[in-house]
Amino acid sequence: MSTGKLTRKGEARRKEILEVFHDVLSCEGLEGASMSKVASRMGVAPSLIMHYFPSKEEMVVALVDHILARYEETFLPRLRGIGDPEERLRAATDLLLGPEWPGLVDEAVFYACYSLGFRDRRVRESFRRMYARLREVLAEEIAALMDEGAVVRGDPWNAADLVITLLEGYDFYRGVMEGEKHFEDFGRFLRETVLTLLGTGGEKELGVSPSQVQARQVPSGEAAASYTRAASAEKARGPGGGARTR
Amino acid sequence: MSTGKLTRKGEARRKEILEVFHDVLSCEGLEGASMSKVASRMGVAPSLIMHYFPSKEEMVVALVDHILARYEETFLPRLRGIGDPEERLRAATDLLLGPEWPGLVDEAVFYACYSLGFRDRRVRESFRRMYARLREVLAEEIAALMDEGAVVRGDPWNAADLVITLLEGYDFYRGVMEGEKHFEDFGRFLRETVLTLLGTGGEKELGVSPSQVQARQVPSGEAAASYTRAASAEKARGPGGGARTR
DNA sequence: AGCATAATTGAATGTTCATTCAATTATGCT
DNA sequence: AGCATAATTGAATGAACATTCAATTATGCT
Repeated sequence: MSTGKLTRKGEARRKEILEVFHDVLSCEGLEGASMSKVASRMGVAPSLIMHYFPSKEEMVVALVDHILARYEETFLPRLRGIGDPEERLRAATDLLLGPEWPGLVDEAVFYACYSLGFRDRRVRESFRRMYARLREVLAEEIAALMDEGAVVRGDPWNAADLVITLLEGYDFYRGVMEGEKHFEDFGRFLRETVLTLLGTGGEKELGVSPSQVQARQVPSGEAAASYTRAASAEKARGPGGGARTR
Repeated sequence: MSTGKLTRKGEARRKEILEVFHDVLSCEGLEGASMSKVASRMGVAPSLIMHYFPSKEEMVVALVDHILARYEETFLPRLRGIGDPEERLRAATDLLLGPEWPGLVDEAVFYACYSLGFRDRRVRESFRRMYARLREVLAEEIAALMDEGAVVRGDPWNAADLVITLLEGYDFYRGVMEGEKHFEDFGRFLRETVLTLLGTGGEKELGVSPSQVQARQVPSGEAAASYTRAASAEKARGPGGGARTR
């Protein structure tokens, strides 16, 4: 985009530089990561790095787009094949809250980039755009569920925001609690909770980690408490009517 | 703790240094914050900084404890005066998700410190300890509610983890979406949602942002869908029976 | 008042950094 | 084959950095 002529070799170099920079950033953080270290780790002259990225800021901005794209390139295609809206939403939340997601991008790198967003306008806007797109997709999915089964009610935008909040809170919390035994339990609990909240959770009850369920009676009628399952309809308008966000 | 003899003046200097460092960190990030800048901003010799903090790492570790303590010093006393467990839990979530919380510590500083936790053992453990304590308090509150009204059911530990997840996800999401009109709506929605989830939400329904509620019928019986309000009891054991966490 | 100790200075060290520039080598196009 | 252009080198620059040390000033205690 911003770079001049690049041959195939040049494109590969550019990508290689970003990947090495990713590694250095993972090990040393924003404070310790430098173009010199990238160069020396690659065994090339520092000036070569600057041939591809005119400044350190350009490099980190490019890295942000690179890692955020990785999320989207994983998320969107995963839903394409699925026809049933309920299954699609379940696949989405399973992916976002599952074991694969945190492995997509190094956590240290992700949060270093996120924290940079408070100082760098372009970084901030890259993040904002990505979450706006994710929000759009999620709201669309939830709205599709509403149109079909009338299982979900309420504002799909709020529901989408809630899913994003749970996703990011869970990732954040993992950074703190990973390795603690209780955190795994909570992961299972959360994956079920979000499904039940969205009305695709089947018969399960909320509030109890599956690992703790033992021979319990499910009250017949409205077992799964869920904001997705109630009377008032008011058919909240779904998304898709253009860019309401930006 | 780790510092030698400090006079009152010395203590004040130490605190002043941490506060200036906080400001520099907020403006320049971990990459740009240096002991030299702290010194020059204070108009003192760089060696004076090193008299109080023998290395940059000591300084940032001290800052982390400083800002994390700010959260706890705000949170804990706020609950002390309140006798009713239901009111206490509401006060807790109102504080954690309300407008005051994000103003306690600069977001840029907070996330810079958090991201440092991926590389620095002591930083990581400070965070872990703080969240473990918050988790303990929240679970205790929720368990107290269970013992009293039997409104809440399920595992209080999972519920506490869920509140923390929502709290941190919300803060993270604010960093991305602050300023967007929809984010304010979502904030109101989330504050009501968490209360309803925990069973202290009164008559409100879930799923619709309050700003969108307009003359709607609340079905009499079990209006508020909530995992806190259902049949099976199974009196999950509350916390307080020692350090189950660490 | 005087002494121990803490607070503070100021200068110096060597390192690493981003960035520059001109020169050289490799590559692709016609 | 040859020429334009891209890829790469290597050396050099100056700034900012964390850290050191010895010397000086302020403070508090008895």
